[in-house]
Amino acid sequence: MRYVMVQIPEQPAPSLPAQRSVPTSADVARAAGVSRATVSYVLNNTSAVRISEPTRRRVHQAARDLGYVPHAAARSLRAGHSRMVLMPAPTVPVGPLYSQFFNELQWALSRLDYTVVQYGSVGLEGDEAARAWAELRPVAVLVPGTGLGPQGVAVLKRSGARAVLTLGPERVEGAHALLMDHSVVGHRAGAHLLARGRRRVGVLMPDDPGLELFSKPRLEGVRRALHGKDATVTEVPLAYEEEAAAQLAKDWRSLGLDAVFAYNDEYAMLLMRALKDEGIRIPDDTAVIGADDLMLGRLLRPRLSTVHIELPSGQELAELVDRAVRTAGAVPETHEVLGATVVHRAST
Amino acid sequence: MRYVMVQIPEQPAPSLPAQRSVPTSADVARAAGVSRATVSYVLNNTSAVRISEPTRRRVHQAARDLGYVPHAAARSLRAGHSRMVLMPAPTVPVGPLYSQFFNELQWALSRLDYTVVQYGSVGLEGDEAARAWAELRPVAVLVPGTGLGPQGVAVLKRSGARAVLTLGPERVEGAHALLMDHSVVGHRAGAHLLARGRRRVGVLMPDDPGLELFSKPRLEGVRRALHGKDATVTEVPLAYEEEAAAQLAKDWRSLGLDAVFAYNDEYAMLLMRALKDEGIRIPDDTAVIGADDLMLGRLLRPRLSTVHIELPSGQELAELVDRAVRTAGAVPETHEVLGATVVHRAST
DNA sequence: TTGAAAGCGCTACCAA
DNA sequence: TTGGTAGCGCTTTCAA
Repeated sequence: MRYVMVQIPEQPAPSLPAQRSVPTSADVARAAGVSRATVSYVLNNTSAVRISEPTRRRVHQAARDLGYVPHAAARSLRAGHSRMVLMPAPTVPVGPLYSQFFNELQWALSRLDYTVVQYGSVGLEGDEAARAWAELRPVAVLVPGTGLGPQGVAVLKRSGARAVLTLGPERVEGAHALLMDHSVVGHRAGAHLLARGRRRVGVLMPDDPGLELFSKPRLEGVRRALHGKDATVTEVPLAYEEEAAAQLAKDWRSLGLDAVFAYNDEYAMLLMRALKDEGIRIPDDTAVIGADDLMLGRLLRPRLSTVHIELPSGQELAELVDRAVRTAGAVPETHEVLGATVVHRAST
Repeated sequence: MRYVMVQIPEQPAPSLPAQRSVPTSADVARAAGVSRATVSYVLNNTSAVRISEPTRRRVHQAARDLGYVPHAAARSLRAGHSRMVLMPAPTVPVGPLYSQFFNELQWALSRLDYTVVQYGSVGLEGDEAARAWAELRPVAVLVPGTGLGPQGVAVLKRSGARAVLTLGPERVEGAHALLMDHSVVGHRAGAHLLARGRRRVGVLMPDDPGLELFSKPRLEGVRRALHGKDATVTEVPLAYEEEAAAQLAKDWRSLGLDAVFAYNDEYAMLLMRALKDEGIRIPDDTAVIGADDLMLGRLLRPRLSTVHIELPSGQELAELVDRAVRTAGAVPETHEVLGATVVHRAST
């Protein structure tokens, strides 16, 4: 209870022409001396109707004078549909790779005449969130991560969404799936370490619970790569802090590892620094491989081997969304959209 | 003219219970055997009206059975206002600091019962963009960066936005300003280098034109700090690439600099690596200071001095937005929201 | 070439 | 306690 609600009487701005209320198409019609229908025809360039040039001019002039801006909600209410693609904001901290990908996607979708809206649904759980999204009546919903179940998909579809796509680790009944199987990242790393002759492999597990979405599958991938190969996989938890890394490095030799997959390049850097300070040689004593192929990996010494991750281009994804919208009702497709390749440098 | 619009006949999904069309409150009313008004009362818990418990139950049951989700656009059309806070997506690549800040803000605003929508307005210019935002009739608009002019502010206000806030380097007429003056970052860095006895200061200027928004003010801040101090400031352009840095390092001695403000920690890392490879000692030959206070700065050797940047908490900012909304019409406020302090480590 | 009017889904006023 | 209904701003027949 921090504020008291006070009704402020509308001050007519002395400089602006009396902005009593928001101008509507009716106001424009009145000002131009025509009907609302005509206003609509003119402003939307309706090709089915021919409006005389003088009238057009009067309407445009009036609209400009009044500062008229159409009301999107009213329009789509009337139309019965919108061109909004809703994308719930991811709840996990997300790196530069994803940000760039998202930006690209936005570009590509607006080129296809969609409006991209990122909706902050923090604090909503599962189907609750789906309901909130459905209230906006988007034509398509693109959901990153987990958190949308079959129920949620059904809610969205029943509320008119023509396409629901998930961007995550697994398929969801009824939705198109852009499968991002992070286990392949771990698998590539594991296979690489194996090929380099390593047998006792550690896997760094970030403490941040939000990252489990990625770290667990990556771990699983490493396990899969080493399964039946006379090699061991050891989970090594690590918080993203200097002291935690230093402590880990102190205990490092006792772990008896000859290689480590460091979750990503940033964790790799953290670990490498700590290991070096402890006098552990890389890659002789312990090989280190990261993931994400960030610039910083090239700047480390030894240069960091890493797993390069390839996401789909925004362009491709936008086309996929568009196709899904236009063929609504078709059987949901599944696409494997995460590519991973090892970039071998000096640390392994 | 890329696609032909084709009307796809609605395929009745064989598995789902005949989802002919999206259920409305009228459908719920019919199913429950009550009026639309009653449905509205029940589902909104309208306190001014008392509805009998059996009726409530019937309405809720019907709503659930039909999978009814209210139509946000219709609701706010009727209400004459929304609780949407619109935030255009920043067009420049943005670091982890900002992402976290944005997330926090989202949280805080939804706690105040606002709906935060990030709108991808890529490809729209100035007032054009403002018009697009205005179509959504947000109650508040929070615009990062430049790109909104007084005209745009006027458009937004005239279309009903009760608060327009900018988050950038300068005030805009009519809008509340959350001033992020990046020149203080440069100023702190410059003053620090000066205090450490450096006089020939280079300033790294990223090649990315999207970053000019930050790099120019930072440069200007350094200049201001060194003005009249018998010191020189040299602009040093650098692309974020290894080879560019290597080339720069080769020419480094000829620049005759004894210190450099590296724009941010990442550029600092890039440069430090190149300088070290060239045998230039840090800080003896050249002192290096970054900005952003990222973890990686602590991991470099020598540890990187940096300018820690303090952004307002999402909580504070959310309260500011809320206050602005509720006192719409009041004279716009200006807040200086960017704090900067030097973190002195070993590289200077 | 233009206008009148219906109606998209919803809520709130006024009656019953 | 419940229902009828007007009307938010817009587009789109159908008439004139």
